[in-house]
Amino acid sequence: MASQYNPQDIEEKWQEHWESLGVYRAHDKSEKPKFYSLVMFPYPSGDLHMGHMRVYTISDVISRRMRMLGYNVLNPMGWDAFGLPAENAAIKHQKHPQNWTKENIRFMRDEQLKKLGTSYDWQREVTTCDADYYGWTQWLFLKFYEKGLAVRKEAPVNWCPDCHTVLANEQVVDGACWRHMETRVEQKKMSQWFLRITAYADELLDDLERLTGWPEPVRIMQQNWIGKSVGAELRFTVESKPNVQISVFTTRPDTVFGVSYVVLAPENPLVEELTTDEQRDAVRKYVDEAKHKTELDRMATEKSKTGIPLGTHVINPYNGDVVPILVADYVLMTYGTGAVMGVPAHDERDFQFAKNLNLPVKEVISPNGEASGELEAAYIEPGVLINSGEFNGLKNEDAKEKITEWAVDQACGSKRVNWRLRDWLISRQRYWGCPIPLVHCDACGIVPVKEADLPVVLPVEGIEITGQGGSPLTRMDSFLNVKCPACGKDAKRETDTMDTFIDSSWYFLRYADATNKKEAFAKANVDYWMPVDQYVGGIEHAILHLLYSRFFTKACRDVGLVTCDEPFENLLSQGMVTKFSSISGRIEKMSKSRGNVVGTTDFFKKYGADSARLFTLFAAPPEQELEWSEEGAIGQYRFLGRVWRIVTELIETGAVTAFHGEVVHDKLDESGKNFHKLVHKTIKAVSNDLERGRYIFNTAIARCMELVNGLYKYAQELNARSTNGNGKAAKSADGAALLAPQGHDLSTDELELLSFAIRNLLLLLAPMAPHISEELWKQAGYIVKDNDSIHVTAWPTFKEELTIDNQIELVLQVNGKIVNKVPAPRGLEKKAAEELALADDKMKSKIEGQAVKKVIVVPDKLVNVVVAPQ
RNA sequence: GCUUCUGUAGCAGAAUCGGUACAUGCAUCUGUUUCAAAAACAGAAGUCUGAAGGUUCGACUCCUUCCAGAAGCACCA
Repeated sequence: MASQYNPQDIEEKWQEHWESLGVYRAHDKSEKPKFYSLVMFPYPSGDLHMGHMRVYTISDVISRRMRMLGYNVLNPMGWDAFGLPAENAAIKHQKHPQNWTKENIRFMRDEQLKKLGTSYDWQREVTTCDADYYGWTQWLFLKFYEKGLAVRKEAPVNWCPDCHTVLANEQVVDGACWRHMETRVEQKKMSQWFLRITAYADELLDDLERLTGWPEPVRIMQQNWIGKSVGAELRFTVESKPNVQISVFTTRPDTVFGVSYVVLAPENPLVEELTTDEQRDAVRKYVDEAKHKTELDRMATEKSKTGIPLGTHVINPYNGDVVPILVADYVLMTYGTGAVMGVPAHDERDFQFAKNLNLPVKEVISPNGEASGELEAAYIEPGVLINSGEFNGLKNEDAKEKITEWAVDQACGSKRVNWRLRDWLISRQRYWGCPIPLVHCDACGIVPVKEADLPVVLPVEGIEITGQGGSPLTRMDSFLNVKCPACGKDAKRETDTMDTFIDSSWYFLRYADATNKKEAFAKANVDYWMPVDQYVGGIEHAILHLLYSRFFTKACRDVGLVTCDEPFENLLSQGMVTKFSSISGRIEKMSKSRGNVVGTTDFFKKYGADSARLFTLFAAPPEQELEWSEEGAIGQYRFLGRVWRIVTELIETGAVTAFHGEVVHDKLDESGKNFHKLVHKTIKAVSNDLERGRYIFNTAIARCMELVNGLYKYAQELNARSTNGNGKAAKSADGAALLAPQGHDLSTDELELLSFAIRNLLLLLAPMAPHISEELWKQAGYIVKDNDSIHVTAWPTFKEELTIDNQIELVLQVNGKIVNKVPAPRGLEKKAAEELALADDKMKSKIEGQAVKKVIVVPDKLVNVVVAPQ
């Protein structure tokens, strides 16, 4: 009797074998076409759960299949190893961040990712907290610095009191820290390092259109994030101080005749200057209150917009109107010019504000060219200009252009494009990050560290991490004190480290040449592998990581390091894994804090990695959410058990052997022919489902299940026949009933068919369930040389003619309603199909006494007879 | 508030172009096997596609409105 399916007996054995053979190594030179398969590398937090495994499984299946299709596949893995959790863990467990990180990496690599059966080229493993990686991060920073892309600016920054550090705008979510949703971000003014991502704003926006292999929502999110708005900057002269002007940015210059006030942001320096003595106290009080409001509070006031007049006025250069200046906190200092013109008639916010403060509303755009009298709400639709002097009668879209031109002529304004995207603030007052390779010298100012002196090593010994009082680097003299690279005098190192998003903005380039000691990467290698052909990762990185990586790639291109414009050709955003949480009583994302995690170790021991992989792929399409279910996962274990049983029994009875030839279709009997066709149909369907960019794993697996069901049926049919039709199944040596027929009872053609079916079934399953398919591949006798493996065997092909049925079921409809289904030969001509339909008895009775108005024939599908009563 | 996505058997999910509504798994039921149960094997049942309109010979599929759920954005001038 064949053995039971026991994944523990086979999985680790094969994992070690593949590693020793180097099956998954990528080659920097090859005759084969290249395929760069990338999955977002993890932060080594310590323990992956089944929810995390989904993304690695998806990416692994893609890699394995492309390898079988004959591609030279690069499928690397590494660790996004700098970051705050390591410091927090250090404080909590009295462990150095480095040790904590390294231990986590070891566990996640050896006990989790490897045991999942992944096919990574571990020789290219990259760890961002290793000096041989971050030294090159520093080198890239210096290249950007030389190009003027890294700059130091005094800027109001977002400060998280919990992290004790500055955050990028991208890391502020609803006015709170992205790591501490309960912690409000404070505004501070500090001198900080920025990367000038805005220099690439146009290109980052325009190239989104070329990224057709990306999910539409991700492209839209990036587009919104970049936020290009085209308009004009207009200057209003202050009535009482003719040498002072207020600049406003507007996307609606066409409404300038409707301006009834101008508003400054509370932080705008002009506020103090333009406030009259009578208004001073009230204005100061208001500004003071606004400063203490967080952005959250400011948003909460959305419904009741507040503001205070400064007491001074500006002159509208277009019509000479004298309108008041106000300060209001709905205007942001950080966008545009920190001042706006108020046009209540044609802007919803301005309308609310004007109603609140009893300011006049002046209509200048009208749908039909006539004034509408009192407006109930702001009119923001297109229309024709009224009350606008020489511009009256123009369509407002045309007026935008004309009015801006007028401003240019009169030297009171210009065309302007504004971006929502800001420069990327990268300074972090943290220890566990990549040191910024610069030196502050009293004589020379800021001096870059010499290339030869890189890396600036992050000290590991003698560091005390308390989480208090900023980075420990600021208290470490041996790190701090350095000679100026320019003049040689005493100087101080920069103690800020870089945002960890920098580490992950170029790791995909390093993979192309991961062990290079002389360069960040050889250009030839990067040009060979880039761009990434298929990137897989979570939707949570739709903006930050992907935008930064795109920026880095373009900047590297301009430094001359790479050739490609875009790093990721195709992107798959997998959905999250959810499970019922007894804490919240709801189905939620799998996470430790929600208490709904399923660990990998226990599951792998009980059911094996192949079952975990299969369930993950099967339960939902990759982009959709997936609810983890123990029963469902066991179902996959059961399926693999069925595969194991039938294949091992067929081998045992001698019905299946290694077979490399083709089956002679015409020599098979009816059920043999049908089964042979099923094999070809399955190859076609699975190939189609796993096609580049389609990746519909759930249906691919369903097809394999169908094939296995068909195999059971066919095997038992043969078995019943071989026992002379007495209905009693053959018994194996230990007396258990066998499903499989005895090999000596079968014809050569039937033996070949069974062998052919098994060969293809295993090949189709190989990318998804790599261990069991390799084991059975071996048992069937396909592994002859030690370095044979199903995973380097060519993906199967099919014969198109064997995927087509000659007999089809023709559907007969009357007025679109089904009346009968009749068998018909494939390829029947329209005329013949029509005749067949009209001759059918059920059809006849349905259309009796009615006039046939039209007959619609869909070849090989249906005939629809349209009738009407006479 | 705005934008996008999703809604198909008890559950998850199939259904390339508009052309037979449901492949596959879970759960359920029946039978075989068993002293019995489990497992295994064999078989069965189930819906009219969130709602209402429209286009069409024909709509899960396209259009409109509404309902429900999820995600993103949210004073960006």
